Amino acid sequence: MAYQGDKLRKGSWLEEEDERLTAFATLLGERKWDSIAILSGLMRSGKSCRMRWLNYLQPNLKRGHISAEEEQIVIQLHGQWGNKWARIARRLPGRTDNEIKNYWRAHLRKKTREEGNSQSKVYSSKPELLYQNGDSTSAWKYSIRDYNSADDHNIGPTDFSLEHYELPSMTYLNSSYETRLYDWIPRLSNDQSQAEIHGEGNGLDWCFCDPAWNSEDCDPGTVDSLGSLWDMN
DNA sequence: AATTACTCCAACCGCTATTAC
DNA sequence: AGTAATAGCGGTTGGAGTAAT
Repeated sequence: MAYQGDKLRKGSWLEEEDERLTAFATLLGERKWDSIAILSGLMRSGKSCRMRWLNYLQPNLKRGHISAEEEQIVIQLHGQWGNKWARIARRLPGRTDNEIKNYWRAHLRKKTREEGNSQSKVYSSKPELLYQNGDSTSAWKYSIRDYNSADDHNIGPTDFSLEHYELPSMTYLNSSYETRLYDWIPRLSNDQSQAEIHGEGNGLDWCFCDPAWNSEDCDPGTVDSLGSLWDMN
């Protein structure tokens, strides 16, 4: 392995190291981190380089505080999936799994415990999900009551209410949201047709998905109307 | 002003999954 | 098919900064 006999650096990264890693990652691509570590001359492990890039250096990362909207999403998805930080992070553009994990430990775990000392209490905050209609001009607000099951599909007909809403500015596929999404997923910028609208049944359920996502990541219920989530500023 | 307690977050570690050969 | 290398994930730790005493 690399650096036989040499000592690998650990701990905080210096600005110069960041610059060098950025240059090499940009040049060589975000793969083969051991090679990047060697070629860059950084006395770091490939793993350390990858971690630094993913959590701090890569473009399109949001910096700054988690917004209230993002917090709600984290609470909702954590209740649904548990400590699946990477999976949750995929629903929060610009946020890393590490960031969400830290935020949960620092803020939300305590908060949710205080609120009821159980996950069901989190669910009982009655999450409201928005489902866009087929005509893109309206949606159904899906308010869940007694949401104790981790499985959406177990919610019976009497467990939720549907309210119809007009959507003056919620047309995802023709809005600034689209611009932000394409910023975030460069691949989609090149070929928008690759983006998939996953619909089912009566057309109320939909999901704007990256084709690279697997089926479990495509969950119509967790795409909501919170446009500010896509605000990278 | 000094010390202690606490919070937050970057970074590391160990393990598993995936990919390449 | 088997093995090694690499990538990904989640848990944990250490240290810097801040608040409380």
